[in-house]
Amino acid sequence: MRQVRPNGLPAYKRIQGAILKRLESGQLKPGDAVDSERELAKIHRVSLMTARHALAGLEREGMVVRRRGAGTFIAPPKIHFNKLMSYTEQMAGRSLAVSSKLLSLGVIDTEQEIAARLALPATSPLIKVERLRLGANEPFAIETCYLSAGDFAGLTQSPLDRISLFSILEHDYGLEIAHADEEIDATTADPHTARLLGIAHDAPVLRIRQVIYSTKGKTALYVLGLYRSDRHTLLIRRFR
Amino acid sequence: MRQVRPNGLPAYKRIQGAILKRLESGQLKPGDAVDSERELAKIHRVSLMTARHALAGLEREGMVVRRRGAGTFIAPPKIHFNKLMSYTEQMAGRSLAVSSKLLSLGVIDTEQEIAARLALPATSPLIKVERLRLGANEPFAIETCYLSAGDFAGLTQSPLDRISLFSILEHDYGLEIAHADEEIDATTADPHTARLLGIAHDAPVLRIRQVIYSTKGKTALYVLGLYRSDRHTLLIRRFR
DNA sequence: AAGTGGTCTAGACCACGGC
DNA sequence: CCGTGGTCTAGACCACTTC
Repeated sequence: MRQVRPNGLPAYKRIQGAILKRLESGQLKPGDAVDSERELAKIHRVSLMTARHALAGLEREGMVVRRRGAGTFIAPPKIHFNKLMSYTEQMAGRSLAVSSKLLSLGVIDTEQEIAARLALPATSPLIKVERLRLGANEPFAIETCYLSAGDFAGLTQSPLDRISLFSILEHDYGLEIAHADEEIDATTADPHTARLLGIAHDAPVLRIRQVIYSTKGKTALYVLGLYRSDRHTLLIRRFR
Repeated sequence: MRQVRPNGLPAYKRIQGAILKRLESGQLKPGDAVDSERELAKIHRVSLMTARHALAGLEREGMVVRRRGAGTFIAPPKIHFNKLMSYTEQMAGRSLAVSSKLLSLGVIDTEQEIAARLALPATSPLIKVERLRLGANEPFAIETCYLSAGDFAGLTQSPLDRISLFSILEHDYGLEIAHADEEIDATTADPHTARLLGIAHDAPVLRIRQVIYSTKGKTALYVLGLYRSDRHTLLIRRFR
């Protein structure tokens, strides 16, 4: 028999989409049973293997749980551990009154070490964005981002004081972020940092250096973050 | 046709095992091509779908990379990000001369906060193990573990100064570790800590609080770690 | 006993990669 | 062009859970 693809999508993805849609619409809640393989096969007029493939994919993504002899069920709501989120996204999830203040924005070409971390030639021009992060009107972090000035030309004209840097990169520059490698340690606040964060000179701060990679495997961003450790802890889940 | 399972193993697992064996024996190296689906199907006398299933499983585990039109290849050696490892395991992977010194070992029942983190009644007796970690004969961390004295009776008699705590828990108590939730921040060394680590009073240290869960979902261990930040950085990979 | 997921067959066509 | 992985069919038997 010929394969027919009305939407241009493989059948198993159509089936996954149909289930996800029912989940998003609230028609399906965690714990609810999903149609069985055989039911899905009938409904979508595919073979059992194809229906299986659809459910197996959803299980791999953690959307459903399959129990032999019992059925397939919507998985409990995901806890997003170790997810890379922009500051704006993180705060949106906590309903905290937050804001961000642009400290500086410019192009530099003297930061050899940072160019190296971005896998760029030593004297490449870099855009440097320095921002103060505030929660409940109290500063709690300084984040300094470095990007290739060549790859993100025009970024210095963007309204970074109003719009999330991540969303500008994603929407205006088509950047797709894949993952970040982070190096975490503790240090003491230098006078400049201490003044901006409103903490004592030599107070401990959490330092996070991120190298952010695009889905194409390219280094896209280097971010240095300094966090008041009295207001900020990092939560991580690690697996055996 | 009847399914025949000489080893009691599903065919796709037998195929995976055969490939992994060739990998471990050094016969296959990263970048090498693996037998194609069709070859595997012939060799193991299974259908194409079954051979596919075997390769798909290996790909999901990150052992191989599949490239349409090209073939299936052994994946580059894994970098273990965000893996939960005992101190002993970590150091073994770096070939560093390391050791560990038992500072104290005893049973306490007054740590309400820690009992709470382990999801135990407030006055439960807890085993407390305090150890100094050294690398190249220089101290770099203090780790304090707390366990339920009831669940791990007899542990205080174990040779913790010689044998890894993790391996004792796994082998003698049948503990299977699943994951850990960690809370990371920066703080300053108190006098006791500073003296043991050989750093200045008020020097910044990285503080990691771990709650370790068993595969049965039980909280098994609470670990407080204080790390010299001049000798130790934490590496994390986070995903979008 | 009925229904579920887990494994498997023996084919098929398609889209893509490298030669 | 040929070989590769990607998708798919229309069945089948097994092991397990639920009732």
